[in-house]
Amino acid sequence: MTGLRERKKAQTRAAIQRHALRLFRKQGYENTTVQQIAAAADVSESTFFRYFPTKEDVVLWDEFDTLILERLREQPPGGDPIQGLHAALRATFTELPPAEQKQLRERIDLLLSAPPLRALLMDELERAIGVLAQALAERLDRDANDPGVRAAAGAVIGVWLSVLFAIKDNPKTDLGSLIDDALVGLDIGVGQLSGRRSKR
Amino acid sequence: MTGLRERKKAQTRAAIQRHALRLFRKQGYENTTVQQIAAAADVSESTFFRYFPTKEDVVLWDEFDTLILERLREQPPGGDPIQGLHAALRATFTELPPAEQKQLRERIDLLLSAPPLRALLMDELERAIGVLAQALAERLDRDANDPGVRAAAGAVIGVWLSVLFAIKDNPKTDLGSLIDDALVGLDIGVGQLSGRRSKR
DNA sequence: TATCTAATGACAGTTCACCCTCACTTTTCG
DNA sequence: CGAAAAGTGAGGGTGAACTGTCATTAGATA
Repeated sequence: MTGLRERKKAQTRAAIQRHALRLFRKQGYENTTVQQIAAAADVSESTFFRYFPTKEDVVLWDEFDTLILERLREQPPGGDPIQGLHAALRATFTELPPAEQKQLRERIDLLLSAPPLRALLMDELERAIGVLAQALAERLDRDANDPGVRAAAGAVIGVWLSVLFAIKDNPKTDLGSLIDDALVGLDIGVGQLSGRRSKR
Repeated sequence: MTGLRERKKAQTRAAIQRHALRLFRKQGYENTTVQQIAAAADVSESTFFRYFPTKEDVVLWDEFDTLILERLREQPPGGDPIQGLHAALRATFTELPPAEQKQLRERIDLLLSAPPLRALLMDELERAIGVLAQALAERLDRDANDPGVRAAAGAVIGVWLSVLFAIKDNPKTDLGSLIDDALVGLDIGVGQLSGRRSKR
């Protein structure tokens, strides 16, 4: 069973993170010092750095990649890739309870707001391309390091990135319709570009 | 005509940038202080900040987006979008003199190497999506802010991003073949995914 | 040449993230 | 219970990016 010690650590960690995010949201990432966070969480500055090696690490989180990937795997192979992606994204986010959707939005806004965090996002993108390439490789029975597979993964992540920017720029609109707009429009656009006739 | 003053300013600016990049390459971005750069360029630290408001700004550069975009515009409309992108990228980079190709590689490595620069790259990606969306919108006669158009632009930029990572991870291979591998493989992959038969 | 203006350097100062050490408290476990 | 181990706070310290001031120098101008 989990000892008292571990429980307390988890509590402290959560408290620091909670207060940090609250302060970031309230006054911005750059305008929030580690001191303030520590004070708000009622720990010393040293303790903050014991839990989070750097200030930006406090933003790190359970990732959605894995969720999205699961949904992607559930898509029937051989279908239209854009529609598959669309269905996967949609399933992932619409099934999210509203509270978590809101949290996700705030996290996205945050990640795009300050340079150190944008750098973090870049890391996540790189990782996501890797993970997605892995999944694609399985489905296509190709190598995960195949540049073409990685390029395909990159394309998907690029679409995702454009959705992120859209989320930032349209604070009102809900996640579902943003995804819909982007993916449906993408399908039409690609169709027009390649000379295919759009399917709807 | 340009006075002596302006010429000197341009000179100083170039000198700072040249030495900065040299030092970054030699000892890494994070291990290079503004002091060192200033000393190498034989100016005072204050002068450095007069020319470049922040340390990362010294990395900013003439962008390649515009070049790539020009090539993209030259592609025949209605063709396969992947092949069009491929041709455009290829044209842009293979026509680059070797010296500039090397410079470009180094710049890419640099941009991916340190957090503040990755943040900068993220900004460039956002801008690039915007510019590309604009170009796509013209070609498709749609709105540049259409989420679908932006998603398509995002996909292209995502492919480009995957090429950037590939460049970082394969320091040996030349730019042309990296681009070829990625784009040809992408075409095949998309074909397989969507159930189309690949074209080659 | 004489004056006006823009660019520079010297330098002191600030702010923060991050580091280190050491004494103290709290939990664990024999 | 008593010793060992883990977690914490206090506080001093560092490095480096940036800021602001002011005197000096170099270039433009009449």
